[in-house]
Amino acid sequence: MAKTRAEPGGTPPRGRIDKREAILDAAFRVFAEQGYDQAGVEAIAAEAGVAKATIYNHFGDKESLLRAIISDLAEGALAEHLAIVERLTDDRDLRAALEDVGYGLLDRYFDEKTVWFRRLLAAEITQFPDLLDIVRGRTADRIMDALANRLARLALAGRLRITDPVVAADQFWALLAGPAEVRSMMGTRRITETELRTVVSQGVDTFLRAFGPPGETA
Amino acid sequence: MAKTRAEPGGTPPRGRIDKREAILDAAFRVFAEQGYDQAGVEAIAAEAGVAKATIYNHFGDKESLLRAIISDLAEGALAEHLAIVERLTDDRDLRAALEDVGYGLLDRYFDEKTVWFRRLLAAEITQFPDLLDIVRGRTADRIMDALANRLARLALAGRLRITDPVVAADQFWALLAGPAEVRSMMGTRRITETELRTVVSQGVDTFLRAFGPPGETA
DNA sequence: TAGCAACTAGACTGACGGGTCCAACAAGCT
DNA sequence: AGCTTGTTGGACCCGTCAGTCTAGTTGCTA
Repeated sequence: MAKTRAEPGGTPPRGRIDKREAILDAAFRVFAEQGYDQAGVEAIAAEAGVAKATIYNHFGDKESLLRAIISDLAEGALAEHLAIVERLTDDRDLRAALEDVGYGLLDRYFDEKTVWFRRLLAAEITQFPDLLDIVRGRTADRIMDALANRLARLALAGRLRITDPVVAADQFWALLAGPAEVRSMMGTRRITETELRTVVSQGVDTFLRAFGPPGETA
Repeated sequence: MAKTRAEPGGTPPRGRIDKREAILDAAFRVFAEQGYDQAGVEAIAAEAGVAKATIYNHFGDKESLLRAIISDLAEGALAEHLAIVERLTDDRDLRAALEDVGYGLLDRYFDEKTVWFRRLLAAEITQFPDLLDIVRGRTADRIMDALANRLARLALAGRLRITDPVVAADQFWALLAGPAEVRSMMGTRRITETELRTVVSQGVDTFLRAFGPPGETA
């Protein structure tokens, strides 16, 4: 928690700390590629270049380590996704803005680390139901909420014909993530940038056909 | 493999067979609720009312048992989903037909067994990548393909304004499954029938706004 | 009646892995 | 110098579990 103090001069007093970060990093990598149950704590220690006891010093047990990772990653992912949604302003070309935000979101969502994160979470949610609480309010909910806000603004400005912005946000996201998900073969296949652009373009097309201004129904 | 022969008369010679079915059933239940790694073979045997050795007689090892289950369920799910898609004919009211098929698909897709199946698959796909091969061509692909065929027929009949039926099928499904998925909290929450109906109704609305006949753009 | 094939209960082995403990070490603080 | 805190390597304990084996049982077939 306490970063062992601020920085005094050039190098922070991290003569030996940062073990915690190293462990979190390594543990995520090992969990992701082997699964929580299969991954041995010794393997994680090796990957992190750390003694096994150090892991237990920091996290108590394997389960808490998992929780720490999930919590950590959820935080980071949320921030990134929110920043992208912010780009949906009404001073831009509508289609371009939607495609920009759509592509940004999808790109993060199908980035390798995020995919591993989702898989890990899905896999262990049965065994550790409280992981949902850790994540809840920090991911999809919040992002969809922010997106709904933006869409509502656009509707008010007369640029979209939306009745319920929450539904529109859900559907906008579904039109992008759904087809992309199919192409990713349950996250086992890496999606190319070209595919992503196609999906986004087609999704925004459909979204605008349904909710776009009267003139733009192509 | 050999069903101990065909049926001679009324009851097949299943005086004591059906162990295999019982094992598959029980194993799925145990795997689903505990996860593959956590689930012990002894627990499965108990649940199935069978001796541990019998399991090894039938399936050789735990891994093969998992594969058999996945294969088995994929087969069943495919048949059910396909039957539902068949109901999308052009001699019915368009919106009603779309809602009927949409609801049917969603209902199966979020039925408890199917949810467990997806979770189990997602969880173990890393450890056993060949599970994908077992399932591939038996699920989403085939169903989306059948759906695309139906949509193409409707387009030809002048009832939908679709250019690419494959894209339309993907997006139709995405408009339903996406919002439903959000509401299911990663499959941990059971979706009510009312919610499902709402999602379907809203999804079909949007789909028709984008692809419906000119007059019907509500 | 005998024979066969699947089934059963339970003991057993061998490996693996979470978690603990300990003696030694490295660094910062006073 | 000493104290403290975090770290290290490795031995160690112990529970769990996949998979094997055996001796005996059931029920069907001939």
